[in-house]
Amino acid sequence: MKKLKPTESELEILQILWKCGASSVRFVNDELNKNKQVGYTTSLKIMQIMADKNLVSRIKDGRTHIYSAAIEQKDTQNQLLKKLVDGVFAGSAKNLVMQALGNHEASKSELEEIRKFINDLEEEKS
Amino acid sequence: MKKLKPTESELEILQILWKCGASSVRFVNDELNKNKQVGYTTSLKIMQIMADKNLVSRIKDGRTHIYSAAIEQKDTQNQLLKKLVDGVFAGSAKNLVMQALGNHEASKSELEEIRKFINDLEEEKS
DNA sequence: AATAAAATACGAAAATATTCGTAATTAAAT
DNA sequence: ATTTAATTACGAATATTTTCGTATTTTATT
Repeated sequence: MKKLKPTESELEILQILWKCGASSVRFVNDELNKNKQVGYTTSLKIMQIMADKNLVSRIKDGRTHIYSAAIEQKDTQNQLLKKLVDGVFAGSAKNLVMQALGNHEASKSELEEIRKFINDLEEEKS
Repeated sequence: MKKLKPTESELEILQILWKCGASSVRFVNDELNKNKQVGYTTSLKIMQIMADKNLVSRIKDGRTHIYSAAIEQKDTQNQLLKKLVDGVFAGSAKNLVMQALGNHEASKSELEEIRKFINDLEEEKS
């Protein structure tokens, strides 16, 4: 009954459930197919496996199962973030942050937000 | 001759090569065994596969092969960072950065560094 | 030169992840 | 009620990754 770490495909499905909320296999499969081609039964199977692993829960609505994410997006983000920081950035969150920002992936207003956030953090620490 | 994305185990080995420089299988295997138990031929095999994939290069020194990382740490960091941002943070580097700072609690001096870095970036963009 | 030690090569088993065909079930439409 | 359509269940094929045993090769030791 332990919650295992999601695989790549499972993560794609979790993304959809986090973004769109509880969904049917049909809906999830349609969403997936916006990006890549994947068969209905393939999505179904993965979601069934996820239910076994307790990554999702499901309820019946008529003949259809409605799936919900059973792990928190923030928790998963943290888990993967930590893995990346430790495994690839030598344990330094600063390295990761500066690399991420250096890649011009943030707009001016986003940078502003982050700057404020950091100012607040520094405030806390003084 | 294309350079493929490293697997989990391959990444562990790259980490060692990036940190310690060109190394023998023996050395890499010893390093790996500081964290987990793994057989010599297992490490050898993975490094041979990595050579096939051109993730590493190697030269002969006597009977021993000396392996070097053939992909840049920064490039790999960026690749994985991008994957994480897109796959788990809905494409928002800002989300990732704020989450990373919120949890991994950078030190005050690190925060200061990052704040300055951001100020510079904002400067650039104005 | 014979033996021992250390390294690589090879292949295959085991574990994990992905994909999908087909059958069975359920609900809706006629 | 029968047929049709949609869904789930099941099992297997495929692919990928990890692991390691055994054989071969190479170097060092005696």
